[in-house]
Amino acid sequence: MMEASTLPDESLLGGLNPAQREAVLHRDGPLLVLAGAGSGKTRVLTMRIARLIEVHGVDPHSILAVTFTNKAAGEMRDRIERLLGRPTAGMWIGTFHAVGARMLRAAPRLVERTAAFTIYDQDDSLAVIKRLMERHRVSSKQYAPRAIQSAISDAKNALVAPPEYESLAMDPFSRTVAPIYHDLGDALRLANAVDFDDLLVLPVRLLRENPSQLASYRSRFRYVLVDEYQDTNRAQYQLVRLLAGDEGNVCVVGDDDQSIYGWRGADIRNILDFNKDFPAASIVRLEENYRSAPPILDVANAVISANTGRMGKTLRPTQGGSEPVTALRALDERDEAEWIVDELSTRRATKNLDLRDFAVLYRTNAQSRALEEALRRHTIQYRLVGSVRFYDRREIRDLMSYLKLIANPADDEAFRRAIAIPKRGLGETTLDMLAEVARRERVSMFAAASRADLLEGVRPAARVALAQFISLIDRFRVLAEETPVDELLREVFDAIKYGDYLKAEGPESADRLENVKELITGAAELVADELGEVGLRPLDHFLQRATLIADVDALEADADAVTLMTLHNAKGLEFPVVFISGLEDGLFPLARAYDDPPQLEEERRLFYVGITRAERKLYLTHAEERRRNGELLASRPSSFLVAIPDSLLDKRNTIKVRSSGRAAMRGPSLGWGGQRGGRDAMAFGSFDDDRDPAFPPSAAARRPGTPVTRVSIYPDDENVSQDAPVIAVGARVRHRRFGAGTIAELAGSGRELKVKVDFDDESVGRKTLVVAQANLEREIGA
DNA sequence: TCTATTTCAGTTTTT
DNA sequence: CTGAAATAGA
Repeated sequence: MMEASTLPDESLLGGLNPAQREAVLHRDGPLLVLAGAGSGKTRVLTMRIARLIEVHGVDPHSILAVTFTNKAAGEMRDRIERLLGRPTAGMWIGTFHAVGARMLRAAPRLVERTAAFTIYDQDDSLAVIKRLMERHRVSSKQYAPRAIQSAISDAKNALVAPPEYESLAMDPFSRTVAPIYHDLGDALRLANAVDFDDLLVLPVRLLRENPSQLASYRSRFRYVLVDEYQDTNRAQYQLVRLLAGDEGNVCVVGDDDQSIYGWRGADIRNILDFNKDFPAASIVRLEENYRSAPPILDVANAVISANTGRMGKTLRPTQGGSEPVTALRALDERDEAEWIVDELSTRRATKNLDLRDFAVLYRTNAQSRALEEALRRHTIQYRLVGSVRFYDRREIRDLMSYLKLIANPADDEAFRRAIAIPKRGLGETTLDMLAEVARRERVSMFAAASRADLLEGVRPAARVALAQFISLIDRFRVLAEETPVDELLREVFDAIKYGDYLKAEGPESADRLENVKELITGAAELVADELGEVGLRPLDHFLQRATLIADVDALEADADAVTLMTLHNAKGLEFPVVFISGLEDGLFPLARAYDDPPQLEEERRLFYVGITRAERKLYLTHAEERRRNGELLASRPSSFLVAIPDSLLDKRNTIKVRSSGRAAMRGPSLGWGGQRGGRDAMAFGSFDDDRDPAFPPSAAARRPGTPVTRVSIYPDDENVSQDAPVIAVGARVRHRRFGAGTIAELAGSGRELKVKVDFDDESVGRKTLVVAQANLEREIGA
């Protein structure tokens, strides 16, 4: 701050508090900014960069800024440019993945790729892993492909290379993973592809193995800034260290209380140990909160204080407002959704708010269903973040596979998808053969298919189809040299008659066609507003963007609609009114976090992140019963909710809860605990012991996550089909394999209901069957 | 080779 | 309940 008076320009410090000023004014050397939620860290980052350029004359070219999402990157660049009044050409700003991709594109040969390499998303790499499992005779029943994929991903993010992994692998699972991990590297290299993790791992390798590269990046990036530092993993951390050096001007901003990506390899120690890694580091704490009303911050502070191992921070309000945080109990997820939508509508009308001022957050994507239905019933516009990514839709992937193959003919995943759609009379047999030949010759499938000498074993008809496909792609490759991406897409669409293909599928093809149109428009717009990265063909640029785009990146700011998303996606965003739904034990926190304290603390941080998204009003809702995977589960309120002091909450019940007879016994209609005083902390947990005894024993009294026993395996009797069998001793049933028989015994109940059946066919005899699975039918004429 | 049907397993969060 | 995979049949 001493510096301030000596600086020529005070204008870029306007409105900052002392701590923010200190962070902005800090000039050289490592700096850690511990920024509590809503403490204006984006402001600090943008002002700091603007000042570096404007006041200190730093060339934008020597600045690297890493953000958590592409959207954040774009917004930051905009803000800086607005502060400066001119463009920031030359500054690198983007996510770790985008920055990594850029480094690789600049020197692809150092990692055995060409500049046109494809980025495999999770589905692509999962497909490769499945195939490798087959080759290594690992059954997907023995180990889930996803488990293997995530083991490999963990290893990569921890910078453990295959040889090291192999030498560390002691248990059967790791020993199975090791050779697959090893071969995955080969497969990706051969396909001229990298996966998500490679975008971090390969740049690290590149810098470590090539001192000249390292030197040139270090001298270029004199200032490195990293946002959301608490969510960096080993590879990202290493990348920062390599680029910054020991003494570098590295400024990291983060909040240990908001670390929510531990499952993705993020290591909270990166932020906790920053001053060990950089002993010269200055630390600035931002604790003044500019976002939320005091009652919201009280709840936030109360929640997070239960965590241990924090750097410790208490948010101090600067905003006014006294509306309490509302906690709501609903009957089930429909009741919960209905209440949320009602409350939202009322609030919008009375407080004169827009739909865009509301967000409903939840732990798992599956929870959006009930909310969407309720919103649709009330014809309220909403935008859903996540769930089905635009680029994951089948029709989009179909067309994208063509583009990928055109850009990078070595891309075997794209080859497989493109060649299968539309149908060309080329099936599994031909493709397996082709893959085998390609592997033997160490070339891509596309290359193998182009070589007549390798296709001896292929049927003549298939050979013709292959040749046609190859020449089609070759034609596009020529076309792609000159043609903008959107036009290329239209050409592909026409050439493969994709419209006809979709129409043949039936009535729902209209939506898909709509998406295709959107894809083409999007391609045109992208070309128009970004001239592409330097040295990158527009096509490669488009493909890279499509792969690295995050769900939240697609959130249009101007749409007037309620936002639905997971708590993870909400990070970094804010809304005047926030609902956090599904606060039930087993769901939030998830059941698997129960007996794992670090995981439970991460769940709690996630809750904290959610709470601190709210500016004016916060709702925390839970339901007594919830349908999960088609099963009705009894739930008790989240331990997180129970732990919040009663004095901080305004507790309510939905009408259905009140009228279901449960609240009647519990005294004052607003109280959940009923009996006043004293046991308030127990209120959530105790609601079943004062229930009318006429009601069946509370389902919630059971352990969370236990299914509610159903009388019948059929949800409602009216819908039972004619073919539904009577399940009772002596009843006649029919099984599609074993034929007709008579039920001899019953055992178990609900989904576990088993029957012993004496089949008429004596060679079959008596069998024990699980009713829910056996698909028994009523015997005809019985 | 392709389609239709059935079986079966899974289900946290995402760049 | 949903989506993928296995299987049977055309």
